[in-house]
Amino acid sequence: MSNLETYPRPSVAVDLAIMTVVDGALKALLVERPEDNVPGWAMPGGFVYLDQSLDQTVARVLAEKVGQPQVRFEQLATYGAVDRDPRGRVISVVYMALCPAAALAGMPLSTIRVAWEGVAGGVAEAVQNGASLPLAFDHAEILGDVVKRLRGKLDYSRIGFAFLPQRFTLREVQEVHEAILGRSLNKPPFRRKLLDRGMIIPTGEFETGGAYRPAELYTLKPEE
Amino acid sequence: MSNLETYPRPSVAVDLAIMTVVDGALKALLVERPEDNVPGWAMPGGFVYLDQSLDQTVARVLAEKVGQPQVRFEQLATYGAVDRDPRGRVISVVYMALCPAAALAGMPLSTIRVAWEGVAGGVAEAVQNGASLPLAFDHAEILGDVVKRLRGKLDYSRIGFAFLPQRFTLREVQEVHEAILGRSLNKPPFRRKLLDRGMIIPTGEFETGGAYRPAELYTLKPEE
DNA sequence: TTAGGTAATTACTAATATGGATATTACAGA
DNA sequence: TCTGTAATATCCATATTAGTAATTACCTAA
Repeated sequence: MSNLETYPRPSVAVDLAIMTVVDGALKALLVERPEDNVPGWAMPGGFVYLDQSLDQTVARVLAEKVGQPQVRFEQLATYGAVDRDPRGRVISVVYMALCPAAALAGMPLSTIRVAWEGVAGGVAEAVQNGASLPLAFDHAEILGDVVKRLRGKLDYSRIGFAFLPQRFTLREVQEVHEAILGRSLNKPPFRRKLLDRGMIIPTGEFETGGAYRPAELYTLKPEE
Repeated sequence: MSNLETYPRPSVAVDLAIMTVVDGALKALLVERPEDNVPGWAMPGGFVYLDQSLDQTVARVLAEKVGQPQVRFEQLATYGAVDRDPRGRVISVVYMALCPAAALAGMPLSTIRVAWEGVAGGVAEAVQNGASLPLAFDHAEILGDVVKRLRGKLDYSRIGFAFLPQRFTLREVQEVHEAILGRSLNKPPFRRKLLDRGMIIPTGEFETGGAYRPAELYTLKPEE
């Protein structure tokens, strides 16, 4: 706890696992790295400045790189292997940012949004148009941890609703859960559990435009 | 992702929430801070060196300050408010180290082991001989988060067994759970759930020295 | 207008898990 | 040998859950 001034310090970065569910699949927003000696696709990130907290850094990165400062986020974990970045010692505090697919639609990104698939073995893999893309740094491992965390928190927290718009149908909730868990669920028990939990309230309105019987729209009950 | 060399960096520290259960109470090992402008009691910690990973730093701090490098630990979260340390910008990666009370018995610490109590309101409070002691930095908030995490993981992970010696009785397991949850549990259902889970195996041996009927000793089944 | 198709919603039943009380067993010490 | 205490086993009522089947509602197209 001494030498606070002269201590040789690692760099500290914030990396964002910006997750969404599109067409029943869990996906991560990745950016292609600039031309340096670390090729591949990576989560967007930025360094922590001396006068900004971690949360402020996350908001800054969201605004700078994604143009979406409003997304809700929560901390996942911190990764600090000595050689995880070949350019120098970087400790990354990783946050998950969860948002509905629509929120990323008009994204002013020059980089490409890349689907992520493949939970098998706990290792993530970036995929674009069916072709496998390499992930930079330890980001494959990190995305594997993201999925583990999402699965673990799915049925006791309101984390799943972060992927949905303000008003949603029960089917949409189930689609999100199935995408995260990677398996199909039975409809009646799922609906019952969801409604019994008391986290959502019916709006009395119904979806429109569908070809068949419209489902009722629900909203998330505000937190106490 | 530029200026890896010249970037003005925060300090990075590892702080340890060394938790144990003694006499049915959850306690944290705290050290009294040296005389500087941050008074109070704090979790032991140390800075992250350029050539050591986070895990290696934890092992180093455990060896240096506690003399117990063998304790199992896991990451809790990272705290990075700008003003959390008045001496300068410090980002703390906090780890939980869970150990049986016996492991801390012969501890070569010049500092004092302090009981921690008071989950009420989610704010921790250091207590010694019934007198309240102030916690330094944001360590009260962090210890509150530790308890939340322990409670959350208690019944789907093997985290509770980290507080017990290799061979233990079912009653000891229940005591640990009650200490962490802060409430008493019914014995028969607790035993059933524990045994049905298949995480522990009976040794066929029994405790000795007790005044009454001896309980069977169990061990934790090794992880697959 | 009306029949057909599909998905939303409800109703029902069997299986399982849970909580809690009660009884039985085993040991130490008087 | 008796007594006290805690470990262990037994039991039952209740709550929860999974799954199947039936019903309802809307859109489409003839």
